[in-house]
Amino acid sequence: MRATRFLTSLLSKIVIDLGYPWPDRAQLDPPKDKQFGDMACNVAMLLAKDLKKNPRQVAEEIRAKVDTPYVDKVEVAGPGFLNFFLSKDFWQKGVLDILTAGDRYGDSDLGQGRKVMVEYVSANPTGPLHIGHGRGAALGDCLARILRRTGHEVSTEYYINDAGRQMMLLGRSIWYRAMQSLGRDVAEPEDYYKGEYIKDLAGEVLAGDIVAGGGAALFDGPEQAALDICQNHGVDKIMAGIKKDLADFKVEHQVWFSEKSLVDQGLVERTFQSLAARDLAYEKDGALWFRSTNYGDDKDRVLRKQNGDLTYFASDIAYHDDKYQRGFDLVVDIWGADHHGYVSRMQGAVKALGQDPEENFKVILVQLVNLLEAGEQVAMSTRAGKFETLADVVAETGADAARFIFLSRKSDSHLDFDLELVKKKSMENPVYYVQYAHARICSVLRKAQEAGVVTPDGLPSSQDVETLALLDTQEDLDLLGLLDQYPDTMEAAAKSLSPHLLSFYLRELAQVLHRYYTVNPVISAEAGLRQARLLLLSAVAQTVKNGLDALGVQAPERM
RNA sequence: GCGCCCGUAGCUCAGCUGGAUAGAGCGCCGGACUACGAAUCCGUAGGCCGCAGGUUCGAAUCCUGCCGGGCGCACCA
Repeated sequence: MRATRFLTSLLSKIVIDLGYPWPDRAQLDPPKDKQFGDMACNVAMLLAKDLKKNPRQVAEEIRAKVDTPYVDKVEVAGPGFLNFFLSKDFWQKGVLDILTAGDRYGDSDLGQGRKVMVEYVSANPTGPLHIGHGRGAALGDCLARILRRTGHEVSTEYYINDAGRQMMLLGRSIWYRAMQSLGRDVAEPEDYYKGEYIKDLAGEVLAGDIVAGGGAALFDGPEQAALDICQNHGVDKIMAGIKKDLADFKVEHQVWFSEKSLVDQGLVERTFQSLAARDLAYEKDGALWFRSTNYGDDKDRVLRKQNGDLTYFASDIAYHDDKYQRGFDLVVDIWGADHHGYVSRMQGAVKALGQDPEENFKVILVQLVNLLEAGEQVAMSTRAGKFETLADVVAETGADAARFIFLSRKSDSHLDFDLELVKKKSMENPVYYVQYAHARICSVLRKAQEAGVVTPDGLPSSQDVETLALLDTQEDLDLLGLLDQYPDTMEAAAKSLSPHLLSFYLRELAQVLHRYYTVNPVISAEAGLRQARLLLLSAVAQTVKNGLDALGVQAPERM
């Protein structure tokens, strides 16, 4: 970060002084091959294209102007890259920056207070969360953490679909099971939830003292009353379960937004009127339609059905209207990939609400999770498997391991979740690899303390800082360079809404640390060097801790 | 049929606002503990980046067309 920022400001000044513009696409990257220096820049090639000049010649012009003690050498290489070799003390200073920033190392003001809402999970309260919801949960929670750390004002929300047909079906399903267990002869409902938990809910309604208004007698009275009580009990109980499952998974939602409340407050009607006023909604065949063909959809979509019921789409538009009314600059929705057909429709709706779907709206589709056990596929929907639910998976693997796996793939690729592997506490499991790096450093610091060595705690003294100059081996510089990239990674993750970048970064940092550890003795080193290495290790531990925290994963001090 | 996503090492996947010789983990094989934690480290092998064109100084990355896999195409949510 310091390297990126330092060189960007240095170069942009030079380029502008030369009378050239600084292209947006200009990049400063650490090259994969060390022979190309610490940082490489492509600006000369970009300028050459527009200027119709030789890229190497442009690079040479820029190179001649670089004059700073932090740059040992600049080379023009290949088709016109500028390769920078930074001085050792530039990197060494990074340790001080990290220890000074502490828990806030890597944070930035990238978002400049932009208000962002992340809506995620939002599963219908018709049954317990399954493993697929877990992936969306981990992703949304992590995204919120990343965005907060990068200067966004974030609110997280769960949209509860507690109105409409699915809820009636839930009530009907419970009612049916209750009637069955009373030995009443009733026809099987057309479409109903068949899970075992429905029978449990029915049992609770029948056991009169558990549910207000419940009891066997309820089913002798008017059917509608019984259905209502079944439905209400089902929703309450299932939502309570969902909240508990998410809490156990360390996933937080700040707001639980009820669809029913939206309808009750007349917000859906208000949105209808607003759309109709602009001829974006119209009546036809006894239904109310949204003119989604205006926005590239194949056909217009129904908002209010012939029978007067609202469609899911209708309340969803109103919900998004409400989100923007509440002042969010960016609305992020995390959906299961099976809803992808819905994206363009919703983008159209967002546009109809007067927003820019490119700027203010972002849908992240998370692909389905393949649940495996020791390489064997576990059929989730059919079999009433032991690990079908999120709660079971978390109980079995722990929240940290499950979260790390979910966050270690980009969201639009399929994810194999192998229970055996996630349970394993070995190097096959990347979570422990990263956590171990942290625990190991903590252990060294403890050992040093026991040996009477003054360990870094808070800000290093100026004398400590001078010892940093002793960090000059290749392993030292590898570690220093990687630490410097952490804030860049955080920003990249925020910009592209891609938490997996952090997982990969942490894996690599842990790897470089472990390697460092085996070849560089710390406690037994000579006093000055020992101090310098303790400072370096503290900086690594701090960075690992911050990164894991952004993922919502613990950084244990021993394991 | 139309639309979206995905095809990169044996397996699981990074890299995709175009950048230099394509990366990692696991697995395989071979090494390292009387050394701050071996939940670790070091090394070897392993690739027409699905195929074919195009765009240009440069393509795994962008465009087009195919092939293969997944998922959608309701007055369900």
